Amino acid sequence: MSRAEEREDSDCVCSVGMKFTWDINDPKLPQDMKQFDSFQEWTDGYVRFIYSAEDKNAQRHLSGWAMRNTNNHNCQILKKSCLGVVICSRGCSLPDGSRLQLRPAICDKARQKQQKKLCPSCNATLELLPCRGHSGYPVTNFWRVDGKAIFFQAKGVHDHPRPESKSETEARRSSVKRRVNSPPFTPKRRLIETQVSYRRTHSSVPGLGCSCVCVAPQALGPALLSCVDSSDRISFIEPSFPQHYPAFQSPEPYYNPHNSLGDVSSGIQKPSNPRLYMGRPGYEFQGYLTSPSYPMTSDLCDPRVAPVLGSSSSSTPSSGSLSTSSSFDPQGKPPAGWKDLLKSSTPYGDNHHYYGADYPCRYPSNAPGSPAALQTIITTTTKVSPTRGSDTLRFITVLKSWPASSSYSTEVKVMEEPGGVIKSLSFQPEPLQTKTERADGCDYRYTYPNTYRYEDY
DNA sequence: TGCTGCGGGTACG
DNA sequence: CGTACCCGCAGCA
Repeated sequence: MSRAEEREDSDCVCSVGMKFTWDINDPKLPQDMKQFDSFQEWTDGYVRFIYSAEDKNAQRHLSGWAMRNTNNHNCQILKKSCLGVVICSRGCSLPDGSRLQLRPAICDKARQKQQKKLCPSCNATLELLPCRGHSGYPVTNFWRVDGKAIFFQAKGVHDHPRPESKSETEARRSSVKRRVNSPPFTPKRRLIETQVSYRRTHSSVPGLGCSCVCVAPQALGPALLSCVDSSDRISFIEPSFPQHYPAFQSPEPYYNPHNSLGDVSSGIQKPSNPRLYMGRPGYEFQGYLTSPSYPMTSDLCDPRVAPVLGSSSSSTPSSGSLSTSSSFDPQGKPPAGWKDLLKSSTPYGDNHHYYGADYPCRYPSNAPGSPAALQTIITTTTKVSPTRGSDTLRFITVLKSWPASSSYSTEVKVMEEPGGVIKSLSFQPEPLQTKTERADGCDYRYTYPNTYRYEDY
């Protein structure tokens, strides 16, 4: 291992997979891996990971996202594409303020049946919000086994809320079965609420998905699960988009095999979950953003970051049309439909208008009287320099604004793709918290290196 | 019953 | 040719 690689080892932002320049289609992939990424359940963005062939989750090609098999006529490479998320067509808020975000059934027939069901909260129809995060097409994941490693590559940025994780869906199913023979209310309720709070807090944590912050949930997850029957967990999850910002891995029982194996190194998960977000056009910019003088960890003090921040604050568009992200497609050739999406302020002429002007109707604010739940996403893509061939180094700036009533997350992502290091940086105002949220006693200062009050904006 | 992977096939650019 | 997507099938839980 070279000196440079050794140095990279200390960089918790960089995953093993991203240290190497490879593509899933390469005839020869990196060999003799001495180190593997720990499994990432919620990958997002153009990322690569290299898992150990022993990793059960990698072997199963698991993902938190609902990924279905896609035939790419290549038996070496398993390709999966994202199905999106099933939501209430009214976007109603559930009693606890969350929104229904079901995991689409993988099987086509099962999914059709699923969509015929009604929202458990308001009896409205359910709707499948498809994923269009990869140049208008669903995000795709590629899996390839090679030697002692399982190579994972993801293309696209999920442009929809997270569905339930697979284990959550399974747990709910078994729960529904069991409820037939058991009373509807159990004393577990309080613990359930505690866990929901946990999810709410941490699913809002922005993309410092690094490692340094992953100790707590791993310690916490099993502890919680030991007292909360996972099958009784709430079936609906995080209010809409704040879910995009979990730094933590879900404490799903299947999720962290390393822990149970006593893998010390996994206590601090190496890879981050670098994500970028491509906003669908049509947002009304609320103009909250400035360049805060947030502290940065050394890992995040990448000189490349600063200009991005500067540009982000100066790239405030005056209209609702934020179509500056047209070059997301690695090939630079979005399909015609996508071009239309970029031009249109109502990108989804069909029923996919959740991100359009009527978004607040679909996703009403959780707090009565608060501003409509407008989101703002600005994406700027700056071509800096080619890294190899036609690959380009891209700086992506993504800003999101949220009403004060919800978790406000702002992220600045720096992405080098497809061959390089991904760095991500994020900051957010102090999220709303309940007293139970940090009852685990974990110190999240490392999780929230940059805490801002909403007024600061 | 649903998940998963495979593979034949079509459509499109 | 690459990509997306549809379909059916088989194995499995």
